[in-house]
Amino acid sequence: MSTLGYAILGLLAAQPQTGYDLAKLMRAPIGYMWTAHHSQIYPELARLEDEGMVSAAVIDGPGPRDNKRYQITPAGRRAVQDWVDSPLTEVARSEFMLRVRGLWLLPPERARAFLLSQREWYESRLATYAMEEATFLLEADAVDDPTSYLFAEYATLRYGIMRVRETIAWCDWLLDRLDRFQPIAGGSPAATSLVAGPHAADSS
Amino acid sequence: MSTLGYAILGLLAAQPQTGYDLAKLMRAPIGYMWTAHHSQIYPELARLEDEGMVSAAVIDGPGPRDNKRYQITPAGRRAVQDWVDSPLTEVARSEFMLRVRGLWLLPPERARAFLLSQREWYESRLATYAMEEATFLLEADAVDDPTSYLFAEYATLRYGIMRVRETIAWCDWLLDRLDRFQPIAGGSPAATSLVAGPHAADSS
DNA sequence: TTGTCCATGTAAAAAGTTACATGATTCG
DNA sequence: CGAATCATGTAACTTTTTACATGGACAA
Repeated sequence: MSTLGYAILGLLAAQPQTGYDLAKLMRAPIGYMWTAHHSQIYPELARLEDEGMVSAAVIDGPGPRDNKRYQITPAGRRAVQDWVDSPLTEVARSEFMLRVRGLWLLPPERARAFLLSQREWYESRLATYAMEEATFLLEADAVDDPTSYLFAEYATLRYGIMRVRETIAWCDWLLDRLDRFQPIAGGSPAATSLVAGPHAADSS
Repeated sequence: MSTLGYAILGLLAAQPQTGYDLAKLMRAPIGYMWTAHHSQIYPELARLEDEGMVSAAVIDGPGPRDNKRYQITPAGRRAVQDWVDSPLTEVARSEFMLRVRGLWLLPPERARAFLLSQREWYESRLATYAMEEATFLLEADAVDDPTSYLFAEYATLRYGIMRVRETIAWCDWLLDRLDRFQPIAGGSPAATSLVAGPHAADSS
């Protein structure tokens, strides 16, 4: 079974969904930690049905084809449960950090501009998260119950918020380091000394 | 050009490498933000050579085939430079958070055990990072120069450290929430009240 | 002499992205 | 009446993973 299969089962464990619904959920909010296009979801649902992990009920709806509501089966539920806490070793993939690793190749102004644009993007993501968090606080009871899916959803949201906040702080740290460095044959020392302050307590 | 292509060019920009060397680097330390198997690297190097991004020099070495040292070309250098600060929108993929989203399906003890095992893994990763950081502090001068590749490498390392630290803190936060919740028909209240303390200031 | 590291490749399969295709409803 | 949303699928392509394959050097 693929990770995507488990991702789908995890969503269906909370409530029945159509393939279309799942595709939407895979954009947001689950999309902040996993994504999939509908072209990947529909075949996967068919496979999950073959394996008895989900069952489909034809419902009436628009369009040329049957509309189906998928439901998790007891076998499917057992499968996700076993997967959730099975051994995990993550493969990290951050194109952002890959870019950062190449920042030394750019003139510092360009490096600075890049970091600022990324920082801005993370700020807007933080705003999105903040709005989502507000909806959780309305259902405080369920959020506290570890057997409610809201508990788990809220936990991932908090992770996202923390992650974004820290990334912004890291951008600031790096921007500061970028500004701090002055080539020995520096241009106008007066311009910097006005705002200088104590250059002291630096790295580590 | 693929992301992997740029990842390779980024490494070659610092110094010439063999395919084997690149494969090693793609495990650690770059492996903490991007990975690739040698079976992906060798064909990619051939493609980069076709496109004039790298040039290969046959060197003598063991084994049945030619050993080649790859070097970045001026065209290759321009290509990475342009890529580094080109617009970026990351696709998030965290299997860990996908698992967390399914934690509500498990009995709390199992959820707890899972979080603890992950926490432990992140602790060991933190130890690895700490050792790597020590090697940077020996070359303090280059680390401060934004045009040195050590500057960029150190920046990504700091990001990794920050990320892991926060993840550990988040695990603690969630473990605490998990422990805090008591089903109404609770078993032995005396056992918990001994260590209780103020249950007050909770979520948000 | 058995195992690990050096060193480079190919093949096959799985996963993910982008593009093509169909057609109803609903809103401006 | 055109555009967006609902709704489901297939095809082609790219990227990533896993497995197969070869053979020298060197250390336990």
